[in-house]
Amino acid sequence: VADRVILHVDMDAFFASVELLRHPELHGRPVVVGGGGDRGVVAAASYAARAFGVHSAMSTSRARRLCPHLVVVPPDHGHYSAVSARIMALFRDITPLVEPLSLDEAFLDITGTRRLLGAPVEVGARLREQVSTHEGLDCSIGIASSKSLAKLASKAAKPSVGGYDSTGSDTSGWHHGVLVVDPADEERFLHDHPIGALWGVGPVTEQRLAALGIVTVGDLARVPRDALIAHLGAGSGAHLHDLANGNDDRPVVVDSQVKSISQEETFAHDRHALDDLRADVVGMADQVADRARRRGLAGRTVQLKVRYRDFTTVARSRTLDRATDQPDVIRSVAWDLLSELPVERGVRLVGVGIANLVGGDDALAAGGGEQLTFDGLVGDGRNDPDGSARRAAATGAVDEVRRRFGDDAIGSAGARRRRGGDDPTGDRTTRDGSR
DNA sequence: TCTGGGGTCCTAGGACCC
DNA sequence: TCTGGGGTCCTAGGACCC
Repeated sequence: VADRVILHVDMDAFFASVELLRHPELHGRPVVVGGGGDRGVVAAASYAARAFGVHSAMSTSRARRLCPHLVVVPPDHGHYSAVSARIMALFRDITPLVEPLSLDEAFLDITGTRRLLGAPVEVGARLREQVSTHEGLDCSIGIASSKSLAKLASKAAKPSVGGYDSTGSDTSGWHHGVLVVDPADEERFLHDHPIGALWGVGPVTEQRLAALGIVTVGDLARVPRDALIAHLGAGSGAHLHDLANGNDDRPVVVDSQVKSISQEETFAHDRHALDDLRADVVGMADQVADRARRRGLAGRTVQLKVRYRDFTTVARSRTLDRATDQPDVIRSVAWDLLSELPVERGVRLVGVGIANLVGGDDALAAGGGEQLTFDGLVGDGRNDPDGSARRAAATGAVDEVRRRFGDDAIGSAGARRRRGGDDPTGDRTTRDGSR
């Protein structure tokens, strides 16, 4: 773990930049991607829009007030996914150790690449060049000895509204859009940041710590571990103490499994009756089922989320005997859960999801370790830019397991997996915990 | 600051089992 | 009959991220 070299890439204004590529006529104009209605928010803002003070997570209506000529483009997730897949493939040309964090961010472990690719700053510069040449997009890169430091560094390498920041002046390896934090400078680089800059410190924790007089990461590093645990709980207290002291061993994880699939919608106008929600719940359940099946996944827990007019949010869930990817099952469980909630209070948002997923790699395991093979390479960003071949492969594998072992194979495999192989029948009642 | 949509992770309490 | 501690699973809520 010693002396790792971790690179964090973060695309600049990703959604907005992708839209500008598709709509060259918008170049130079203030553009945001996001919901256009009364209740929409900004998902990404172009740099021209940021000059007006517009930023992501801001309501579109406020953004319009700040910038009257704002162009609001509705999001096209499918397109961004396809572009993202191609970019991730470029990253994998550098190293197979790539961990995507979202469509526009990834960690790369480039520890072993020095001999082949040169100094880290060269790797970063080349990566920027590749992304620019192949996709016409800019990104910012931070390189350091851990994930959290690399992430701080990529943020410091970001262009500001007026041009590139010069935050690199007190660190070595500053290169246009690439910031390498020299191990000798890491402590000062880290301790100078406000605590809110740490990955995992949001407004609540920031306030809580500010009340104790803790403002910078340096302040945080000086707080005794036990005191921090007493204030923030065992998990986050210890974690933040480690981060503030530059201890971050978290590895770059290449194949992380999806944990849940959900779909939610904020209504343009609040709903007050169950009947007015039926069509939406059915539609969301069907979409969740569809997305699960495309990926060869099924879920044992059905989740329902409701946000009321006053913004209070409740979640209800029910775990079934067996994993399902059936739209009618998800539908009826979600409806059941919703029926027990007081919708007459005024419902602003409803969400439906599944969790406790089985399938995908588990489906292959359920088939006694047998795997299906495919001609050619499936899942490479070049020959499979939108991931459809990979999905087809996953779905095909699950279908094949079903065909060979019956419809129950997927669900009971999940039950076996969770309980360590002691109950191949998988029959159990879970509604109220009785057996 | 009148607050989207998709996620992940953590905590805490209760049921249940051994 | 009373007491108990550890482990796992489930549910609900909340912080946080992009």
